[in-house]
Amino acid sequence: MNAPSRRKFRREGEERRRQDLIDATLDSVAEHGLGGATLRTIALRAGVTAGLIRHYFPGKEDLLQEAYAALMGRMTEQAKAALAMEDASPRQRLAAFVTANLNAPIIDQRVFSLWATFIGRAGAYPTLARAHSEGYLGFRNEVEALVAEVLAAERRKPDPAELRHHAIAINAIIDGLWIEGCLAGEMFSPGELAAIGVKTVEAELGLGPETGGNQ
Amino acid sequence: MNAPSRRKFRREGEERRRQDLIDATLDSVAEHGLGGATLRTIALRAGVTAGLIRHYFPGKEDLLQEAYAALMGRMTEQAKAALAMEDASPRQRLAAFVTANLNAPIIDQRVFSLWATFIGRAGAYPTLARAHSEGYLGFRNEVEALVAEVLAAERRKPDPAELRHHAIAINAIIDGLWIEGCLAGEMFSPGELAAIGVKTVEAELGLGPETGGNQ
DNA sequence: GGCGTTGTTGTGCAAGTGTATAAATAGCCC
DNA sequence: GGGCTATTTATACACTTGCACAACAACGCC
Repeated sequence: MNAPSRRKFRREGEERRRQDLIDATLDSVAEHGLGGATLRTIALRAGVTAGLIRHYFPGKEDLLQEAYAALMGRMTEQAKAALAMEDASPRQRLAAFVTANLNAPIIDQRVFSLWATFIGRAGAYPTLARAHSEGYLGFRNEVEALVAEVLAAERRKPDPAELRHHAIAINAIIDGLWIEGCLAGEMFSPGELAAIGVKTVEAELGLGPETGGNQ
Repeated sequence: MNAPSRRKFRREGEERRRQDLIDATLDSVAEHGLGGATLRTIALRAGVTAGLIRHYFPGKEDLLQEAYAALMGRMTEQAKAALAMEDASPRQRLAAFVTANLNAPIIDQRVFSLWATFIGRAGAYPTLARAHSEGYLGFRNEVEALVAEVLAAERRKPDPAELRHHAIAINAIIDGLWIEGCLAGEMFSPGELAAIGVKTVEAELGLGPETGGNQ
Protein backbone atom coordinates (compact mmCIF):
# COMPACT_ATOMS: atom_id res chain seq x y z
CA MET A 1 0.00 0.00 0.00
CA ASN A 2 2.57 2.55 0.95
CA ALA A 3 -0.13 5.09 1.52
CA PRO A 4 1.59 8.38 0.70
CA SER A 5 1.74 8.96 4.41
CA ARG A 6 2.30 12.52 5.37
CA ARG A 7 4.73 13.50 8.01
CA LYS A 8 3.36 13.87 11.51
CA PHE A 9 3.69 17.27 13.12
CA ARG A 10 2.78 19.31 16.15
CA ARG A 11 1.44 22.83 16.16
CA GLU A 12 3.68 25.06 18.25
CA GLY A 13 2.93 28.47 19.62
CA GLU A 14 3.80 31.30 17.30
CA GLU A 15 6.48 32.79 19.52
CA ARG A 16 8.07 29.44 20.08
CA ARG A 17 8.21 28.62 16.39
CA ARG A 18 9.69 31.99 15.51
CA GLN A 19 12.39 31.54 18.14
CA ASP A 20 13.17 28.04 16.93
CA LEU A 21 13.46 29.25 13.36
CA ILE A 22 15.70 32.11 14.38
CA ASP A 23 17.91 29.80 16.41
CA ALA A 24 18.08 27.36 13.52
CA THR A 25 19.03 30.24 11.25
CA LEU A 26 21.88 31.31 13.50
CA ASP A 27 23.09 27.74 13.74
CA SER A 28 23.01 27.37 9.97
CA VAL A 29 24.81 30.65 9.37
CA ALA A 30 27.48 29.76 11.91
CA GLU A 31 27.98 26.40 10.26
CA HIS A 32 27.59 27.13 6.56
CA GLY A 33 27.94 30.88 6.23
CA LEU A 34 25.40 33.36 4.95
CA GLY A 35 25.27 31.85 1.50
CA GLY A 36 25.14 28.29 2.73
CA ALA A 37 22.28 28.87 5.10
CA THR A 38 19.42 27.84 2.83
CA LEU A 39 15.78 27.72 3.77
CA ARG A 40 15.87 23.95 3.54
CA THR A 41 18.91 23.69 5.81
CA ILE A 42 17.32 26.01 8.32
CA ALA A 43 14.01 24.18 8.23
CA LEU A 44 15.71 20.82 8.64
CA ARG A 45 17.53 22.04 11.72
CA ALA A 46 14.36 23.52 13.15
CA GLY A 47 12.58 20.22 12.57
CA VAL A 48 10.03 21.58 10.10
CA THR A 49 9.74 21.77 6.34
CA ALA A 50 10.92 24.72 4.33
CA GLY A 51 7.50 25.99 3.35
CA LEU A 52 6.66 26.80 6.92
CA ILE A 53 9.22 29.56 7.07
CA ARG A 54 7.15 31.61 4.69
CA HIS A 55 4.30 31.41 7.15
CA TYR A 56 6.32 33.26 9.76
CA PHE A 57 8.63 35.44 7.70
CA PRO A 58 7.87 37.32 4.49
CA GLY A 59 11.16 36.22 2.98
CA LYS A 60 14.61 34.95 3.69
CA GLU A 61 15.98 38.45 3.99
CA ASP A 62 13.61 39.20 6.85
CA LEU A 63 14.51 36.00 8.64
CA LEU A 64 18.21 36.85 8.47
CA GLN A 65 17.51 40.36 9.63
CA GLU A 66 15.63 39.13 12.68
CA ALA A 67 18.28 36.53 13.38
CA TYR A 68 20.93 39.22 13.42
CA ALA A 69 18.86 41.38 15.69
CA ALA A 70 18.45 38.45 18.07
CA LEU A 71 22.19 37.81 18.03
CA MET A 72 22.99 41.42 18.82
CA GLY A 73 20.41 41.44 21.55
CA ARG A 74 21.92 38.43 23.25
CA MET A 75 25.44 39.75 22.93
CA THR A 76 24.71 43.13 24.50
CA GLU A 77 22.56 41.48 27.12
CA GLN A 78 25.40 39.19 28.13
CA ALA A 79 27.90 42.01 28.10
CA LYS A 80 25.74 44.18 30.29
CA ALA A 81 25.03 41.32 32.65
CA ALA A 82 28.74 41.48 33.44
CA LEU A 83 28.08 44.88 34.96
CA ALA A 84 25.65 43.62 37.55
CA MET A 85 27.85 43.37 40.66
CA GLU A 86 26.38 45.76 43.15
CA ASP A 87 28.52 45.94 46.25
CA ALA A 88 32.08 46.31 45.15
CA SER A 89 34.46 49.16 44.63
CA PRO A 90 34.31 50.79 41.20
CA ARG A 91 37.75 49.48 40.44
CA GLN A 92 36.73 45.96 41.33
CA ARG A 93 33.63 46.27 39.22
CA LEU A 94 35.68 47.45 36.27
CA ALA A 95 38.05 44.51 36.66
CA ALA A 96 35.13 42.13 36.95
CA PHE A 97 33.56 43.62 33.85
CA VAL A 98 36.72 43.17 31.81
CA THR A 99 37.21 39.67 33.14
CA ALA A 100 33.66 38.64 32.33
CA ASN A 101 34.02 39.88 28.78
CA LEU A 102 37.19 37.87 28.26
CA ASN A 103 35.95 34.49 29.37
CA ALA A 104 33.27 32.05 28.34
CA PRO A 105 30.51 32.41 27.41
CA ILE A 106 31.38 35.73 25.79
CA ILE A 107 34.57 34.33 24.37
CA ASP A 108 32.95 31.89 22.00
CA GLN A 109 33.96 30.88 18.53
CA ARG A 110 30.43 30.35 17.29
CA VAL A 111 29.27 33.80 18.37
CA PHE A 112 32.37 35.33 16.87
CA SER A 113 31.75 33.57 13.56
CA LEU A 114 28.23 34.91 13.50
CA TRP A 115 29.34 38.40 14.39
CA ALA A 116 32.04 38.43 11.71
CA THR A 117 29.80 36.93 9.07
CA PHE A 118 27.08 39.51 9.58
CA ILE A 119 29.29 42.53 10.18
CA GLY A 120 31.22 41.69 7.04
CA ARG A 121 28.13 42.76 5.13
CA ALA A 122 27.82 46.07 6.98
CA GLY A 123 29.36 47.90 4.05
CA ALA A 124 26.53 46.77 1.80
CA TYR A 125 23.68 46.89 4.30
CA PRO A 126 23.55 50.19 6.21
CA THR A 127 21.05 48.54 8.52
CA LEU A 128 23.80 46.30 9.85
CA ALA A 129 26.23 49.20 10.17
CA ARG A 130 23.69 51.16 12.16
CA ALA A 131 22.94 48.20 14.40
CA HIS A 132 26.64 47.87 15.09
CA SER A 133 27.07 51.55 15.86
CA GLU A 134 24.19 51.48 18.27
CA GLY A 135 25.44 48.39 20.05
CA TYR A 136 28.93 49.79 20.16
CA LEU A 137 27.84 53.14 21.53
CA GLY A 138 25.66 51.49 24.14
CA PHE A 139 28.54 49.36 25.27
CA ARG A 140 30.95 52.28 25.25
CA ASN A 141 28.62 54.41 27.31
CA GLU A 142 28.48 51.71 29.93
CA VAL A 143 32.25 51.64 29.97
CA GLU A 144 32.41 55.40 30.19
CA ALA A 145 30.08 55.50 33.17
CA LEU A 146 32.14 52.86 34.91
CA VAL A 147 35.35 54.73 34.18
CA ALA A 148 33.83 57.89 35.60
CA GLU A 149 33.07 56.07 38.83
CA VAL A 150 36.54 54.62 39.03
CA LEU A 151 38.22 57.97 38.53
CA ALA A 152 35.86 59.68 40.93
CA ALA A 153 36.80 57.13 43.57
CA GLU A 154 40.42 58.10 42.93
CA ARG A 155 39.51 61.75 43.43
CA ARG A 156 40.36 62.59 39.84
CA LYS A 157 38.27 64.95 37.77
CA PRO A 158 38.59 64.04 34.12
CA ASP A 159 37.06 66.31 31.50
CA PRO A 160 34.56 64.82 29.05
CA ALA A 161 37.07 64.45 26.20
CA GLU A 162 39.41 62.53 28.46
CA LEU A 163 36.58 60.30 29.58
CA ARG A 164 35.56 59.63 26.01
CA HIS A 165 39.08 58.68 25.05
CA HIS A 166 39.36 56.30 27.96
CA ALA A 167 36.12 54.63 26.99
CA ILE A 168 37.17 54.26 23.37
CA ALA A 169 40.52 52.80 24.36
CA ILE A 170 39.10 50.37 26.89
CA ASN A 171 36.51 49.26 24.41
CA ALA A 172 39.23 48.59 21.88
CA ILE A 173 41.27 46.61 24.37
CA ILE A 174 38.32 44.39 25.18
CA ASP A 175 37.36 43.96 21.53
CA GLY A 176 40.88 43.15 20.41
CA LEU A 177 41.43 40.57 23.12
CA TRP A 178 37.97 39.15 22.53
CA ILE A 179 38.79 38.49 18.92
CA GLU A 180 42.01 36.73 19.73
CA GLY A 181 40.38 34.66 22.40
CA CYS A 182 37.64 33.56 20.02
CA LEU A 183 39.91 32.88 17.08
CA ALA A 184 42.89 31.33 18.77
CA GLY A 185 41.91 30.64 22.32
CA GLU A 186 44.28 27.70 22.62
CA MET A 187 47.14 30.15 22.16
CA PHE A 188 46.53 31.56 25.64
CA SER A 189 46.46 29.94 29.02
CA PRO A 190 43.14 30.09 30.89
CA GLY A 191 42.58 33.48 32.42
CA GLU A 192 45.58 34.94 30.65
CA LEU A 193 43.58 37.18 28.36
CA ALA A 194 41.49 38.46 31.22
CA ALA A 195 44.60 39.18 33.26
CA ILE A 196 46.18 41.05 30.39
CA GLY A 197 42.95 42.92 29.81
CA VAL A 198 42.64 44.09 33.39
CA LYS A 199 46.27 45.13 33.58
CA THR A 200 46.10 47.01 30.30
CA VAL A 201 42.88 48.77 31.21
CA GLU A 202 44.26 49.85 34.56
CA ALA A 203 47.41 51.11 32.91
CA GLU A 204 45.30 53.07 30.46
CA LEU A 205 43.52 54.75 33.35
CA GLY A 206 46.78 55.41 35.13
CA LEU A 207 45.76 53.37 38.15
CA GLY A 208 48.72 52.33 40.23
CA PRO A 209 49.07 48.83 41.60
CA GLU A 210 46.21 47.91 43.87
CA THR A 211 46.78 49.29 47.34
CA GLY A 212 45.73 47.09 50.21
CA GLY A 213 42.80 49.45 50.09
CA ASN A 214 40.09 51.13 51.95
CA GLN A 215 38.60 48.36 53.97
CA MET B 1 23.29 38.54 -41.52
CA ASN B 2 23.71 38.81 -37.84
CA ALA B 3 26.57 36.44 -38.08
CA PRO B 4 26.68 34.90 -34.60
CA SER B 5 29.75 37.01 -34.03
CA ARG B 6 31.83 35.86 -31.16
CA ARG B 7 33.20 38.22 -28.66
CA LYS B 8 36.68 39.58 -29.34
CA PHE B 9 39.33 38.84 -26.76
CA ARG B 10 42.99 39.15 -26.00
CA ARG B 11 45.23 36.49 -24.61
CA GLU B 12 46.81 37.70 -21.39
CA GLY B 13 49.80 36.32 -19.62
CA GLU B 14 48.99 33.62 -17.12
CA GLU B 15 50.15 35.54 -14.08
CA ARG B 16 48.26 38.62 -15.15
CA ARG B 17 45.02 36.73 -15.69
CA ARG B 18 45.27 34.98 -12.36
CA GLN B 19 45.83 38.27 -10.59
CA ASP B 20 42.90 39.87 -12.40
CA LEU B 21 40.65 36.98 -11.47
CA ILE B 22 41.76 37.12 -7.85
CA ASP B 23 41.18 40.86 -7.71
CA ALA B 24 37.78 40.44 -9.29
CA THR B 25 37.01 37.77 -6.72
CA LEU B 26 37.91 40.04 -3.82
CA ASP B 27 35.83 42.84 -5.30
CA SER B 28 32.87 40.52 -5.70
CA VAL B 29 33.16 39.14 -2.19
CA ALA B 30 33.43 42.62 -0.74
CA GLU B 31 30.35 43.70 -2.63
CA HIS B 32 28.09 40.66 -2.52
CA GLY B 33 29.49 38.46 0.22
CA LEU B 34 30.86 34.95 -0.07
CA GLY B 35 27.60 33.49 -1.28
CA GLY B 36 26.88 36.29 -3.73
CA ALA B 37 30.24 36.10 -5.38
CA THR B 38 29.33 33.77 -8.24
CA LEU B 39 31.62 32.66 -11.02
CA ARG B 40 29.62 34.74 -13.47
CA THR B 41 29.84 37.88 -11.33
CA ILE B 42 33.56 37.42 -10.90
CA ALA B 43 34.12 36.77 -14.58
CA LEU B 44 32.08 39.81 -15.54
CA ARG B 45 34.15 42.02 -13.30
CA ALA B 46 37.36 40.55 -14.64
CA GLY B 47 36.19 41.18 -18.17
CA VAL B 48 36.12 37.54 -19.22
CA THR B 49 33.50 34.81 -19.40
CA ALA B 50 32.82 32.39 -16.61
CA GLY B 51 34.21 29.36 -18.35
CA LEU B 52 37.70 30.80 -18.31
CA ILE B 53 37.96 30.56 -14.58
CA ARG B 54 38.05 26.81 -14.80
CA HIS B 55 41.11 27.16 -16.97
CA TYR B 56 43.05 28.78 -14.15
CA PHE B 57 41.49 27.33 -11.04
CA PRO B 58 40.29 23.77 -10.41
CA GLY B 59 37.14 25.06 -8.76
CA LYS B 60 35.54 27.98 -7.02
CA GLU B 61 36.80 26.84 -3.67
CA ASP B 62 40.39 27.11 -4.84
CA LEU B 63 39.83 30.56 -6.28
CA LEU B 64 38.43 31.78 -2.98
CA GLN B 65 41.30 30.20 -1.11
CA GLU B 66 43.85 31.98 -3.27
CA ALA B 67 41.94 35.22 -3.01
CA TYR B 68 42.06 35.02 0.77
CA ALA B 69 45.76 34.26 0.70
CA ALA B 70 46.32 37.29 -1.50
CA LEU B 71 44.28 39.48 0.85
CA MET B 72 46.24 38.34 3.88
CA GLY B 73 49.48 38.87 2.04
CA ARG B 74 48.62 42.44 1.21
CA MET B 75 47.39 43.19 4.70
CA THR B 76 50.49 41.97 6.47
CA GLU B 77 52.69 43.60 3.84
CA GLN B 78 51.05 46.96 4.43
CA ALA B 79 51.20 46.57 8.17
CA LYS B 80 54.86 45.71 8.11
CA ALA B 81 55.61 48.55 5.72
CA ALA B 82 54.61 50.80 8.59
CA LEU B 83 57.69 49.54 10.41
CA ALA B 84 60.14 50.83 7.83
CA MET B 85 61.33 54.11 9.38
CA GLU B 86 65.01 53.68 9.93
CA ASP B 87 66.44 56.66 11.74
CA ALA B 88 64.16 57.43 14.62
CA SER B 89 64.07 56.60 18.29
CA PRO B 90 62.35 53.31 19.16
CA ARG B 91 59.59 55.21 20.85
CA GLN B 92 59.02 57.33 17.77
CA ARG B 93 59.00 54.25 15.59
CA LEU B 94 56.43 52.60 17.82
CA ALA B 95 54.24 55.69 17.66
CA ALA B 96 54.63 55.84 13.89
CA PHE B 97 53.75 52.17 13.63
CA VAL B 98 50.58 52.60 15.65
CA THR B 99 49.65 55.73 13.73
CA ALA B 100 50.17 54.08 10.36
CA ASN B 101 47.96 51.19 11.35
CA LEU B 102 45.16 53.51 12.39
CA ASN B 103 44.91 55.59 9.24
CA ALA B 104 44.18 55.00 5.58
CA PRO B 105 44.93 52.84 3.74
CA ILE B 106 44.92 50.29 6.55
CA ILE B 107 41.73 51.69 7.97
CA ASP B 108 39.51 50.73 5.07
CA GLN B 109 35.97 49.49 5.06
CA ARG B 110 36.40 47.26 2.03
CA VAL B 111 39.39 45.46 3.49
CA PHE B 112 37.59 45.08 6.77
CA SER B 113 34.55 43.59 5.06
CA LEU B 114 36.74 41.09 3.31
CA TRP B 115 38.58 40.22 6.48
CA ALA B 116 35.37 39.74 8.45
CA THR B 117 33.68 37.75 5.70
CA PHE B 118 36.54 35.30 5.39
CA ILE B 119 37.45 35.04 9.05
CA GLY B 120 33.82 34.36 9.87
CA ARG B 121 34.32 30.99 8.21
CA ALA B 122 37.42 30.17 10.24
CA GLY B 123 35.42 27.92 12.52
CA ALA B 124 34.48 25.70 9.58
CA TYR B 125 37.70 25.93 7.59
CA PRO B 126 40.77 25.25 9.76
CA THR B 127 42.85 26.51 6.85
CA LEU B 128 41.52 30.00 7.46
CA ALA B 129 42.05 29.74 11.19
CA ARG B 130 45.64 28.70 10.65
CA ALA B 131 46.24 31.52 8.19
CA HIS B 132 44.92 33.95 10.76
CA SER B 133 47.06 32.56 13.54
CA GLU B 134 50.16 32.80 11.39
CA GLY B 135 49.43 36.36 10.32
CA TYR B 136 48.60 37.32 13.88
CA LEU B 137 51.73 35.78 15.32
CA GLY B 138 53.88 37.39 12.66
CA PHE B 139 52.39 40.76 13.44
CA ARG B 140 52.68 40.24 17.17
CA ASN B 141 56.32 39.25 16.90
CA GLU B 142 57.06 42.48 15.08
CA VAL B 143 55.32 44.35 17.85
CA GLU B 144 57.21 42.42 20.48
CA ALA B 145 60.56 43.24 18.88
CA LEU B 146 59.66 46.90 18.73
CA VAL B 147 58.55 46.88 22.35
CA ALA B 148 61.83 45.28 23.34
CA GLU B 149 63.71 48.10 21.65
CA VAL B 150 61.58 50.74 23.30
CA LEU B 151 62.05 49.30 26.76
CA ALA B 152 65.74 48.78 26.20
CA ALA B 153 66.07 52.44 25.30
CA GLU B 154 64.41 53.20 28.62
CA ARG B 155 66.94 51.00 30.38
CA ARG B 156 64.28 48.56 31.47
CA LYS B 157 64.82 44.83 31.41
CA PRO B 158 61.50 43.08 30.93
CA ASP B 159 61.36 39.32 31.22
CA PRO B 160 59.92 37.33 28.29
CA ALA B 161 56.49 36.85 29.83
CA GLU B 162 56.17 40.58 30.39
CA LEU B 163 57.23 41.25 26.82
CA ARG B 164 54.70 38.77 25.51
CA HIS B 165 51.91 40.38 27.48
CA HIS B 166 52.82 43.80 26.21
CA ALA B 167 52.77 42.54 22.64
CA ILE B 168 49.39 40.86 23.08
CA ALA B 169 47.92 43.96 24.65
CA ILE B 170 49.28 46.35 22.05
CA ASN B 171 48.08 44.10 19.31
CA ALA B 172 44.62 44.11 20.83
CA ILE B 173 44.60 47.89 21.11
CA ILE B 174 45.48 48.28 17.45
CA ASP B 175 42.98 45.65 16.35
CA GLY B 176 40.15 47.07 18.41
CA LEU B 177 40.68 50.61 17.21
CA TRP B 178 41.14 49.37 13.65
CA ILE B 179 37.74 47.73 13.73
CA GLU B 180 36.02 50.84 15.00
CA GLY B 181 37.76 53.00 12.47
CA CYS B 182 36.70 50.73 9.64
CA LEU B 183 33.14 50.25 10.82
CA ALA B 184 32.30 53.72 12.04
CA GLY B 185 35.07 56.00 10.95
CA GLU B 186 32.80 59.01 10.79
CA MET B 187 32.34 58.70 14.54
CA PHE B 188 35.89 59.90 15.13
CA SER B 189 37.68 63.04 14.08
CA PRO B 190 40.64 62.58 11.75
CA GLY B 191 43.68 61.39 13.61
CA GLU B 192 41.70 60.83 16.78
CA LEU B 193 41.98 57.05 16.71
CA ALA B 194 45.70 57.21 16.07
CA ALA B 195 46.15 59.66 18.93
CA ILE B 196 44.18 57.42 21.27
CA GLY B 197 46.13 54.44 20.07
CA VAL B 198 49.51 55.99 20.72
CA LYS B 199 48.50 57.25 24.12
CA THR B 200 47.02 53.93 25.16
CA VAL B 201 50.02 51.96 23.94
CA GLU B 202 52.42 54.23 25.78
CA ALA B 203 50.36 53.93 28.93
CA GLU B 204 50.42 50.16 28.56
CA LEU B 205 54.21 50.26 28.44
CA GLY B 206 54.36 52.63 31.36
CA LEU B 207 56.11 55.31 29.35
CA GLY B 208 55.83 58.71 30.93
CA PRO B 209 54.93 61.78 28.93
CA GLU B 210 57.50 62.46 26.22
CA THR B 211 60.47 64.29 27.69
CA GLY B 212 62.01 66.99 25.56
CA GLY B 213 64.34 64.18 24.88
CA ASN B 214 67.79 63.13 24.01
CA GLN B 215 68.73 65.47 21.23
C1' DG C 1 51.67 33.61 -44.71
C1' DG C 2 49.99 29.43 -43.07
C1' DC C 3 49.70 26.42 -39.08
C1' DG C 4 49.37 24.51 -34.56
C1' DT C 5 48.85 25.45 -29.78
C1' DT C 6 46.06 26.77 -26.26
C1' DG C 7 43.77 30.63 -24.09
C1' DT C 8 39.01 31.86 -24.48
C1' DT C 9 34.23 31.73 -25.62
C1' DG C 10 29.57 29.95 -25.58
C1' DT C 11 26.25 26.47 -24.63
C1' DG C 12 24.40 22.80 -22.05
C1' DC C 13 23.16 20.42 -17.86
C1' DA C 14 22.00 18.55 -13.32
C1' DA C 15 21.53 20.17 -8.77
C1' DG C 16 19.90 23.46 -5.72
C1' DT C 17 17.73 28.08 -4.72
C1' DG C 18 13.70 31.14 -2.99
C1' DT C 19 9.02 31.66 -3.59
C1' DA C 20 4.11 30.44 -4.55
C1' DT C 21 0.22 27.68 -3.59
C1' DA C 22 -2.76 23.63 -2.99
C1' DA C 23 -3.71 19.91 0.00
C1' DA C 24 -3.87 17.90 4.64
C1' DT C 25 -4.31 17.61 9.50
C1' DA C 26 -3.73 19.01 14.53
C1' DG C 27 -5.93 21.13 18.05
C1' DC C 28 -9.61 24.16 19.95
C1' DC C 29 -14.52 25.38 20.77
C1' DC C 30 -19.14 23.85 21.23
C1' DG D 1 -17.29 13.68 19.18
C1' DG D 2 -17.60 16.86 14.90
C1' DG D 3 -16.49 20.52 12.58
C1' DC D 4 -13.43 25.12 11.74
C1' DT D 5 -9.44 27.27 11.27
C1' DA D 6 -4.94 28.16 10.72
C1' DT D 7 -0.51 25.73 11.16
C1' DT D 8 2.06 22.63 8.57
C1' DT D 9 3.30 19.64 4.70
C1' DA D 10 4.20 18.76 0.06
C1' DT D 11 4.69 19.82 -4.67
C1' DA D 12 5.57 22.87 -8.48
C1' DC D 13 8.12 26.47 -10.85
C1' DA D 14 11.23 29.76 -12.69
C1' DC D 15 15.72 30.89 -11.94
C1' DT D 16 20.61 30.65 -10.65
C1' DT D 17 24.56 28.08 -9.59
C1' DG D 18 29.10 25.47 -10.46
C1' DC D 19 30.93 22.65 -13.67
C1' DA D 20 31.80 20.13 -18.28
C1' DC D 21 32.89 20.37 -22.98
C1' DA D 22 33.06 21.48 -27.84
C1' DA D 23 33.93 25.10 -30.96
C1' DC D 24 36.69 28.99 -32.00
C1' DA D 25 40.32 32.40 -32.71
C1' DA D 26 44.62 34.98 -31.03
C1' DC D 27 49.27 34.60 -31.10
C1' DG D 28 54.04 32.47 -31.67
C1' DC D 29 56.75 29.83 -34.73
C1' DC D 30 58.52 28.13 -39.04
